[in-house]
Amino acid sequence: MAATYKDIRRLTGLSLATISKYFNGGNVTYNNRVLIEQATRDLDYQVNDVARGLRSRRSMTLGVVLAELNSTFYTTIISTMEEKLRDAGYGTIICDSRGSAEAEAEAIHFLIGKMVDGIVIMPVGDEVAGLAAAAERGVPVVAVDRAIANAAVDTVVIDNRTAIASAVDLLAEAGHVDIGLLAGPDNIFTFRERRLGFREAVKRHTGRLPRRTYTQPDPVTIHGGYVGLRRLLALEPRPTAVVCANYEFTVGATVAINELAPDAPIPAIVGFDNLDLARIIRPRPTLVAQPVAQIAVRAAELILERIASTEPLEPRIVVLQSELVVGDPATYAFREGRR
Amino acid sequence: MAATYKDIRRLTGLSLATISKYFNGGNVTYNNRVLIEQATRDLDYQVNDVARGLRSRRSMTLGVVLAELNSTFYTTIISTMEEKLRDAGYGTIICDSRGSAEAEAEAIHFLIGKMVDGIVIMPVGDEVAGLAAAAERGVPVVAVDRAIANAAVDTVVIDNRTAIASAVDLLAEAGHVDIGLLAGPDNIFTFRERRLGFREAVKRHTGRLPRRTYTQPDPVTIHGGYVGLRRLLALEPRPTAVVCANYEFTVGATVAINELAPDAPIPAIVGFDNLDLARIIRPRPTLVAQPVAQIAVRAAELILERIASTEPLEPRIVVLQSELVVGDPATYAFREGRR
DNA sequence: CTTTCCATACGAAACGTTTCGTCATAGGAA
DNA sequence: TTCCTATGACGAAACGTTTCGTATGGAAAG
Repeated sequence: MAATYKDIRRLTGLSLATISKYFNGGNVTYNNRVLIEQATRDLDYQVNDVARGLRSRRSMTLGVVLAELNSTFYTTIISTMEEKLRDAGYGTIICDSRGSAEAEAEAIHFLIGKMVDGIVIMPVGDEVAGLAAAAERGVPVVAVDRAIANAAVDTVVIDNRTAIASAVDLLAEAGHVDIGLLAGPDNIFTFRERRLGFREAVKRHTGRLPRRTYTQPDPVTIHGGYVGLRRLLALEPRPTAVVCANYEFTVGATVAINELAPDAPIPAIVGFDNLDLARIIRPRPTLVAQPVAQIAVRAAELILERIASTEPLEPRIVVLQSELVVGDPATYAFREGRR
Repeated sequence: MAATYKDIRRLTGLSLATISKYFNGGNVTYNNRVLIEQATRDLDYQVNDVARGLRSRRSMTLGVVLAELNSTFYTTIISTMEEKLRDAGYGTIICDSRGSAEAEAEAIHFLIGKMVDGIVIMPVGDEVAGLAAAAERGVPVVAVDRAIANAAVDTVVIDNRTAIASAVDLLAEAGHVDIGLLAGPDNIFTFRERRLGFREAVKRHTGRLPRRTYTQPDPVTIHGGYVGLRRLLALEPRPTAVVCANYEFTVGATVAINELAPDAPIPAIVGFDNLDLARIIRPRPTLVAQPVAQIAVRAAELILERIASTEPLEPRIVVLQSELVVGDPATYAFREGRR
């Protein structure tokens, strides 16, 4: 059986209040300090965070709800964030919503029941159900990667339009005019923003918006990227370059390109995320790299600040910049005709 | 302020005991059931798991300690496991030990303080500190991927020797005799087992053990694999094939091969883990695929069973088989001389 | 030597549940 | 009608902390 304050009281003769004070960093005379420390060792005592949480109304636990645990982008964020949070004394409960808005709402409910002190969410869609309950109970929420339309919460996102624009810029400067886009549906924040950024950038370079057929949404899977790229290449005029608006599309497009007939012209490609890829694929791909570590750190900071703050703060929005990591020129060059 | 049983009592006139019974699935008359359900809706009531955990001594929370959150192999396991555990009503607190045995011990301590009902650990090394405290408190532990030498806990591992042997078999049948190995140090369970399996398999095929220089340990990083492969290729006789004993080595070796001079002979290669890779690399690589979903499911089952069981069980060891996913023959073929 | 003051220790009451032993009521058997 | 039993409701205590208001002891000040 685990020891409790009562056991320490038995060994030291001190009151529970004094023992509590000791374990919370309060001032205790040298004698008593030594006594308690000795008893703690003898009993192998460890504070019960559950009891502490009940009384103090702080569980020292945060919840993280993410759309897809099985994604390098998200896990890198979580890894960094978990480190920061644990340094601050917080445990991290993760819930994978697996891309389902329903599972997401359930996860939030679950976390509120667990009395988490805050929730970091990477939302499935624009609207997140269940946040009202969090607000009522004073549980702060931070949205990461995607903004939330139906709740006023702190937000950490990247500048998606500029990110995509940097890709288009590179391609346009290489001479491309017919540029396609692989992106998901517009009800997902990141894809909407990236599509907008794409359209703006193309217009800026060519004087007109990209053809509608060049920007059709695809299912957000590797296979979606695979099919999407093949669809783009079948169009007339055939795009000479394609921007992939996330990691799955980048992988899918790469697979499709790998399967092209040897004499088929290879479209230029700019991808998204996951620099590990860049290390093993030849020729080295060109990628939009998101500042994953920064995203994680800022999200952790926001939630911790909000927990610490007694008075209500205005919702804050942090926008971070991504970086275009330019790979082998062969991957973005403009080629006339066959290679 | 969050509502409590007392608020429900105020609205319904029922006793706390009855309300508790309702929320724990006990029998309550129809009238009272309706009353409580109405009050629950009106108050937006939700059970406080912290208070419940204190009294019932079950926090309905499990801890997961892993050596590296930033690794597809582990995150896939966690993703599947988290789903199973949440289905069973458990929350999952994750702690990333980042490959440090010290951080690992701290994480276990931390989780015990949080009164988790069980711990799933993917250990850093052969010995794990801090498990005694878990045992004393009756917190069950399941080791995944790597066995633990200094504690009798349930274990889920793959048959590492057979896994590597299947890779060696393929290479030997293709005509390779001088086969190198990229693996980590022997104080890590998986590498020790894989090196043993490698030696056995080579001996079986060639009648003698592989040269010592072919099996030197490397630092377990992508760079370690990169350097390791270059070291192997500089040996005399130069190996014509290399087995990579984990994902990092596979990536590092692939990078090194990508950088070989165009006229240099390319060694045959068999890698480990991460089938996503196989989809985007050409020629398609040959990989040892671990049954990640199965590992996760079995681990979840073991920990849940042990929590449920009242009497002490014997430690159980589950050994799962991996699968050799054969890629393009060019990746494992034996070539005489230059390509 | 008394008074004042500060620092530390203390007792008791929470926090929101579960659980144990007891009690009331309704229905069935005699 | 009486007695017995089963079912569900109840009150109170407990889980292991924190926290509030008060008590106490010794040093400093008078």
